Amino acid sequence: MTIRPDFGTSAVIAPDLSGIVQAIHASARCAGSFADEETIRRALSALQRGPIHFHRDKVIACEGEAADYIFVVVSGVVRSCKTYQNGSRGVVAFYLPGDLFGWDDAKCSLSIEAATDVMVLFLKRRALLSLAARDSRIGSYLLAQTTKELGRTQQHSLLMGQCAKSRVATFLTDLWTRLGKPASVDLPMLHQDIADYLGLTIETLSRTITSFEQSGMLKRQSYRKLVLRKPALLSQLID
Amino acid sequence: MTIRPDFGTSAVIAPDLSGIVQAIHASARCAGSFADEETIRRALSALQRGPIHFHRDKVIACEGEAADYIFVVVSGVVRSCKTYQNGSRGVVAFYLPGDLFGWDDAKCSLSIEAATDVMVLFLKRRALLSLAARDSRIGSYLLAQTTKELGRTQQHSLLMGQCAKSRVATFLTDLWTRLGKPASVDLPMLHQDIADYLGLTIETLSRTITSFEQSGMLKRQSYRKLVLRKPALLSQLID
DNA sequence: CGGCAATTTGAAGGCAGTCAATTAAAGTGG
DNA sequence: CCACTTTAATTGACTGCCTTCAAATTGCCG
Repeated sequence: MTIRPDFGTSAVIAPDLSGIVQAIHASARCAGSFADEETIRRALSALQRGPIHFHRDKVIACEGEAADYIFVVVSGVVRSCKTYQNGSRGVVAFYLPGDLFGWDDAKCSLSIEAATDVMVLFLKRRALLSLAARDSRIGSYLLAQTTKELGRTQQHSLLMGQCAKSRVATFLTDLWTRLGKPASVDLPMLHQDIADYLGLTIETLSRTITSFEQSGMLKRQSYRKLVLRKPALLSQLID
Repeated sequence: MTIRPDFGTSAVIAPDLSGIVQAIHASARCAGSFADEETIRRALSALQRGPIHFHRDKVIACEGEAADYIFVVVSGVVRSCKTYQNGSRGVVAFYLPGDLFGWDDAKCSLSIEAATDVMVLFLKRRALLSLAARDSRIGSYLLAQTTKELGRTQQHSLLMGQCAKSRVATFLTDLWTRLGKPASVDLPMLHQDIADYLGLTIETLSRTITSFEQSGMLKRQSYRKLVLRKPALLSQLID
C-alpha cells in the first residue's frame, strides 16, 4: 500500500475531527448555543464513520446515489466530477485534507472519487443536520463552509471563461498559495485530472506549462514537481 | 418608467416576503424552533428594506463592498458578474423573482447588477444570521438555499467545459423549463448577458441559434422571442 | 418616419483540439 | 539491482471551432 505524495505538511491537518471541532467553536458568535467544545467533539464522534481508505480512481460516492453522508478528507485529494457518455469528463472541485464537503443534493449527479490514495471520514448527514438544529454554532459553521465552497465554485466558473494560459496560471498559483508557497510545488493529482478541472486537454496543459518554462516563469524538476521562479509574472497572466 | 418583459407569471411570485416565509415554514423538519409563521413574518419584515427599483445595468452592490445585505428579487432579472480590466465580463448567475442570494462573502469580488429593470428587497445580513441562530427553521432554510445555489453553480462550471451548441441548448431548455414550458420563450436579458454567462461571444450565440433554427429545432418570432419546436432534439445536444 | 441600440451575417485569423509518435517515469519480476 | 512492462507526460503536425473585425439588418422608441 503506497500512499501517494500529498499536500506537504497540510496533509496531516485533520487526522481526526479536532480541526473541525475547533473551527466550530471558533466560529460561534451567536448566543443560544448550549454545548461546550467537549460536547461537540463527542456528538460528532458519535455520528462519525471511518476514516476509510480508498485507492486512486475508486468511487467514494456514486452520482445519483442517496446522499446519506457528509465527507471529510483526512489525507490525499478527492475530486468531484461528472463523466459524460462520450467518455469526456468534467471536474468541479478538488478537496484537500481538512475539507468538509458533500452538500450537493443527490440530484446533483456528481461522482465523488479518489484523485490520489485517500483517507476519508464519513458523517451521517441527517444526524449532523439535527445536531445543527440544536446547536447554532454547528449550523453557522455548516453555512459558512457551504458559502465558502460556493465562492470557490463561482470563481471556478469564471475561470472557465478565460484563455488556457490564464487558467493554468491561476491553478498553479492557487495551488502554490494553498501549500504555503513552498520552494517547489508537488502536483498531487494527475495531469488528466487538472486538465479536466480546467476544461482543457492534457496536451494543451502540457504545452502551456512548457511555454511558462520557456518564459522563465517556472522550472520543471520532474513531471509532477515544479519550481515557480517568477510567481509575480504568472499572476499577471490571471484575469 | 418601463418595466421590461420578465419571466411571465413567475414575475409576481414574490411581491413581498410571503413566499419565503412559507418556504421557511415548510422546510422546518427539526425540533427546537420556537416561532410560529406569523413570528417569522414579523421578524423578517423588521429587517427588511425596500423593495427598491433599479434600472437596467445599474449596480446594486459593488464588488468588494461590505456585504451587509442579502437580496431577494421581486421582479425582473439580476446578474452576478465580474468585469475584467480588458473590458471583458463573466456572468456567474442570473437571479429570478423569488430568488434569495448574496451569500458570497465580500472577498468574492462579484458585482450584483440589474440585467433588466428590477425590484429588489434587502435583508440585513447580520440580523438574519442572528435570527437563524435563534430559529433553526430559518437556519435550515438558509442552508438549503445556499446548497441549491451551490448545485446550480457546479452545473454551470461543468457547462463551461462544453462546446457552444451544448451550452446554448442547455441555456435555452433550462430557461424554457423554468418558465413552465410555455409555447414561446421570451429572453428577458440581452444577448450580451447570455453570451457572457455562457462564455461565448454574441456572434457565436447568434450563429448557434441560427443553426438550431435551420435544423428546425426552434423558430425566431423576434430577437428575444423563440419557439422551441423540437425540445427533445435540443436536449440531445446536452451532455 | 427617423435615429439609435441590438442583433445578425460575412470573411479571415488564431487558439485550442485531435491524432500520432516519442520520451520519461513508475511499477514488476527475475 | 537491473531489464522489462506499463502508465503518464511531452512534442509535433494538422484540423476545426470559435473569435475578431466589419458591414448589414432588424426592432424599439421618440
